[in-house]
Amino acid sequence: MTQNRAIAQRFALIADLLEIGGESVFRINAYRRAARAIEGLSEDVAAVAARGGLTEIPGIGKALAEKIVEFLATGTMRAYEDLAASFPPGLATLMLVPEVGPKTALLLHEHLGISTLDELEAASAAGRIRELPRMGQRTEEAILRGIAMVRRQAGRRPLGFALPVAAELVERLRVVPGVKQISAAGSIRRMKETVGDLDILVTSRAPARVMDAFTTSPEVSEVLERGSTRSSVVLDAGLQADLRVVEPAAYGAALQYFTGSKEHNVALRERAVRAGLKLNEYGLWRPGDGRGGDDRRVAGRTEAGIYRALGLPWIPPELREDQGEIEAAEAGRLPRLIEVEDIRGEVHAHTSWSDGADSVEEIAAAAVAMGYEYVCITDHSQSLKIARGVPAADLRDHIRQVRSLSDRLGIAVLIGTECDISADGTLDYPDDLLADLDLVIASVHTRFRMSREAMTSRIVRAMESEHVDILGHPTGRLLGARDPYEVDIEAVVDAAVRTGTALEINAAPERLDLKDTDVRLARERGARLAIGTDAHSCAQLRYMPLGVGTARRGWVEAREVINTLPLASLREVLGHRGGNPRGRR
DNA sequence: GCCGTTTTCGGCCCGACTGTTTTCAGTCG
Repeated sequence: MTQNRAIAQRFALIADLLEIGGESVFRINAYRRAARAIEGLSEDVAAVAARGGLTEIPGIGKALAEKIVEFLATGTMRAYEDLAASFPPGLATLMLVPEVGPKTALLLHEHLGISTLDELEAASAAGRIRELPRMGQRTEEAILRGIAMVRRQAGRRPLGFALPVAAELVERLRVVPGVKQISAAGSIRRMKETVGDLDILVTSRAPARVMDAFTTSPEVSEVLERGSTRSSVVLDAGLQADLRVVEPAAYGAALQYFTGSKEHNVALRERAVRAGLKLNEYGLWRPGDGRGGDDRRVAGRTEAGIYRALGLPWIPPELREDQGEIEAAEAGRLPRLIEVEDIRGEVHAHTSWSDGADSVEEIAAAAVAMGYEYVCITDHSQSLKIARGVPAADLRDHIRQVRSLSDRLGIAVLIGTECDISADGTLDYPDDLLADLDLVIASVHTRFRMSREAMTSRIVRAMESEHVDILGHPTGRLLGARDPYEVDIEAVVDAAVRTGTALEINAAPERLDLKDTDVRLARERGARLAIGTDAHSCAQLRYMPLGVGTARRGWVEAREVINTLPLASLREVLGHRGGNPRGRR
């Protein structure tokens, strides 16, 4: 799958360079569309090419298919190399800076020879940008701020960080006089794993008052824009927030529009055009007769009304990526997505027996408060000293303790482990001990820098153990901090299907591992899933919605997740491993 | 560069805001 990314990146870069070169926007968009299509492919592009199926991928025609074949055969792409040679390397990265688009990038390069962020920063600081045509001091200052933001991890923050900030802002604005409806929109509503800025939408008959309240909120550190229907601020938390005010008759249209994704919206507007309609943030319109007759709004008050008027059922925000959801909606084949309420228990929680903060009793009580039917204690295994891994003898004692306590905790408490997978794929406890546990999560916590082949066989070997129920955080990534280890995720998914091992969707905000696209691959292949918070305290049990959101982005239904099962069924699944999970339900 | 219940050629999504401007280009979402 690594070639998929390499090809997608080249197509995206070609698009950037063509744009700087002033090419046709339609040609540029063709490359961007193709880049996304390849990026979102759940299959190895080489395999698709081998069976001659490249042009069946939407957005890939004859010319792009040839470029893909060329790259697969030679490792290079002539069109890309030529283009890259005609511009200095790095010029396209200037476009990462807000305010700098293709025209400005070219302007900077032609007049000042700028092609890197460092050069741009130096020129801005020296006051040389303002001397250029159509540039001024304000733009120069904005560029300097933009460079700082790009350097600050590209400006995107983990969903788990942004969600509470957004919730607080929404609650503050909800009580402002004149606010009728309010909702967060944008990528946060789609539960995307990182969030660039917060989009908040309100309806009001007193927009100016709402704008005043927003731009003077105590958590606002800077006002970037202030218009009558749209304002932008920077929050103390370092996030940008945009507020839009619309009339109630347009609320659904605006919610749809500002929720995105951009790609989903483009596809939807194209669909509207084909139906002789026009879709914008104010509604879905039937154009007038062109002789003074006004456009007539056929939908706009609700999102569902917009979709309905386009001949579609309402599409959940998490699916809106133009990755087949519109086609599925049209065919009546949208998944019945899992909901937070479907989760019947926690399967991954740590206690003070290893590196958790709270006791078994406290975790059990917190699980009761969550409304759960069961909770499984999964502390670290003996060799993970840094996390105070539990020695085998102690774990035997914990098994006895939990089983004697269980009746008095008000909830079924299962005893398991998050067992380290050793470098050779063996497990960190003896088989007889693992056999005694209710549930075994196997995870990689050490030796991340193995070869792809070695890591894959290490993990697959662990999954082949009859004792292993769940593969924990399958790729080991930490958002913005650590890349996933090298592993053949397709081989892992296939092993999960073959062995009946569930793949974890780890809901910890810094992990979200599996990620959404891998989740979708897993469920398409028929792998069983589990959503666990990896809680290290009672409060962290509340991360569950992040995991459910990631599952929803992967098109997952409740029946595909083992901890939506009632306890008796879960025990049955845990007791009988191997074979096709779907065949047994 | 892609694509086809308007089309194998001629289309290809829509609007707000800002800055530097005397009427709009560029950027963004």
